[in-house]
Amino acid sequence: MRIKNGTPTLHDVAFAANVSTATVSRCLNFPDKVSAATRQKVSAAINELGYLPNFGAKVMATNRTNTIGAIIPTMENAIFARGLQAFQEELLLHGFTLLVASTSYRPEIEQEQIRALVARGADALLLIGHERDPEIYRFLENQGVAALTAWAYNSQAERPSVGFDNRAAMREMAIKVIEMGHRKLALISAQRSTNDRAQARHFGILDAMAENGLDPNDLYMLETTYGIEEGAQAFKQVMAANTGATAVFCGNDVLAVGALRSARELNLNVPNDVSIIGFDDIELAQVAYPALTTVHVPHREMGVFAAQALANLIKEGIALKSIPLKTKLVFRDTLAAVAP
Amino acid sequence: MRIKNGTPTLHDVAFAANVSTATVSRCLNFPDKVSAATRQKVSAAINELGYLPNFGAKVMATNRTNTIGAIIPTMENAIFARGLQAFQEELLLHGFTLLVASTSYRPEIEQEQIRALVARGADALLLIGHERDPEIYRFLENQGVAALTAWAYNSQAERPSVGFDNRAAMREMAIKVIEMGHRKLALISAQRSTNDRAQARHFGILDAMAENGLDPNDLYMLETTYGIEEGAQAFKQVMAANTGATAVFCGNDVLAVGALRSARELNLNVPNDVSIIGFDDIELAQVAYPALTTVHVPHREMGVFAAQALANLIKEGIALKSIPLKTKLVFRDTLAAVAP
DNA sequence: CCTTGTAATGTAAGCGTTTACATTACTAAA
DNA sequence: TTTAGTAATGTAAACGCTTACATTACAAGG
Repeated sequence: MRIKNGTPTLHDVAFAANVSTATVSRCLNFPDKVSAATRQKVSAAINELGYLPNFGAKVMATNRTNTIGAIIPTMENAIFARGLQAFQEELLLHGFTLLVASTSYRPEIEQEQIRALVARGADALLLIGHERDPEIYRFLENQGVAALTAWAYNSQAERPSVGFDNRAAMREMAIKVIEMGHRKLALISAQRSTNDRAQARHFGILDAMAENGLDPNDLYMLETTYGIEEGAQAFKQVMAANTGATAVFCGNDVLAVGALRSARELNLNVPNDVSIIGFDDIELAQVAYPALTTVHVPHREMGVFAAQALANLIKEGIALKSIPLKTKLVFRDTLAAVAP
Repeated sequence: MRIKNGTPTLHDVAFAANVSTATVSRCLNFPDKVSAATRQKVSAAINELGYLPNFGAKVMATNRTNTIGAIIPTMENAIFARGLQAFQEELLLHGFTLLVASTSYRPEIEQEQIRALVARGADALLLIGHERDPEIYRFLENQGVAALTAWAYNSQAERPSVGFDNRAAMREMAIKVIEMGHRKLALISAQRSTNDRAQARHFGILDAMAENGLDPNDLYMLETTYGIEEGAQAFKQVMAANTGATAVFCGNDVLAVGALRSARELNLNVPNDVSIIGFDDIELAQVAYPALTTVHVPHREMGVFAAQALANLIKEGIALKSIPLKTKLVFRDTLAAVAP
């Protein structure tokens, strides 16, 4: 047995076990195509040498990395962290590893990252939201890399997605709010230009207003970036605008929690003076005081389904198809009927 | 120009640009080693063909994936999500991509994941906490994969880490608490057996007690798993034990927020009836009501430094060295002096 | 015009797997 | 004992890059 300096290769194992490289490879990949005796010899050799298949060579030969990429706005947002965690766990069950990139909600960066992950050999991609340059979809198609969209679902979308209908969910909540007597509504929205979920939620409120005899133009809307502080600022602006709003919708729970803080600072009683409504139902929502009324989104489920769909596509060739998920209104303590 | 069916290769580009493959490769990797004219021809060919370097081939030839793996307990814990986000952003700046795996705080799973990420070609690894089977360190050494530890730092540790001294930080907080007149202390700790950070925090309190004339054996300690609900349950147990504790330390903010909720349910006034102290200073801490007194940990900084250290190691060969970070006590509204 | 040194480019040998195809070893039926 | 068929194994050709080394082109100095 000769002395080698580098890490052992398939060759070394084959030599040590006195079989061919093909047999070793089969031992590793199709154990039942090999006799018990050789399997035994080979695994002994593998253990003795501490052999680990070379990743690059394997990728080159199979043209597969068993790696799936996810590109999300940011992990600091609990809704993505939670979904991604579930996604990763499920991926693991199917033998895939997760490659992560983030965009800070910037479309140009997303493009870059899509290219980067494809260049890194991602077998498929998980993307957030539908809206993006068609060119990038063409690119993905050319490269033969499948992409699944999550955190959004709409029946018209031509591309497969696993998610929920942001518009319908917000509409449902808004209807409840209007039913409770609120006539003057406000919305603190996330940036809509780069975020189709934010757009959809906005439209959801507009839908509800129109359907219930309110003029959609009366919605006082204000856009801001993601953050508690930002929500707090925005809420102060809303109040300063003196629109008489009795219910303030927030594009997400984080903004809502900021609004809640501002309300306290302004000595406004929530929900008696003003109702505040969130979206997402992250941990923050139940911890906030008063506990936040919001729309529950099944983030973990979304991650799990997305992982399954992608794994099935890659391993079994089962085509992706859209999976609509249900949201649920959760009424806690920040929404009350308007005083008669 | 012949017709090809598959994706274009370096060869095709070379052929189209009428140069050798070596030149194309140089164009891509060392543009300044090539004349402007050829660079120009080559990039024209690349664009026309829509060429993208083959990942596997590149890995095989260079023995590098430009990928760094991180193995954390879970992204659902905001402290890891935030640090990981920063880690990823900084990695991107240095041209690396992030591979993520999680362990749910289970050491066996961590071992598996370490092997999995190495098998996936991670150039280096980010790990949480020091404590693990020495065998796995030997494995990493054999494979030539560097590992950096984060979220923990202690001067005795023989392996490089970027993080803070959990023990010293908790000790500092406990000293303050004792100075405020608290004599009966309790701790709701995370599972210590698999978590050296939890152990260290526990010891920190013990240190402070011993130094201030309290008997460390008097600390009423209780272990639980991660979660708001778990913290809530534990707090009830602490109160039911009737130890007369006036200050309840919690291993992390999430547990503390649960404790806070229980206190409210038990009609206990925080901080007048009982003080509650968290650790980490995640978003939850400021949103909780009353706002949580806690130990601020520079999670993002940790991620950034870790990424820099690893990038420097891989690209420049600069050896890893430990980077101790500072924590800061943040006094909000859940800690008060004990009534005389 | 020749020489020499440097810059630009080309040639071809790996890198370590997988896998189609070829070969050999067995088993069971004739 | 032969034969056909199947199971187990072997041979060697990709896979698409990088890079050491060889070659050529060109500029400047003599």
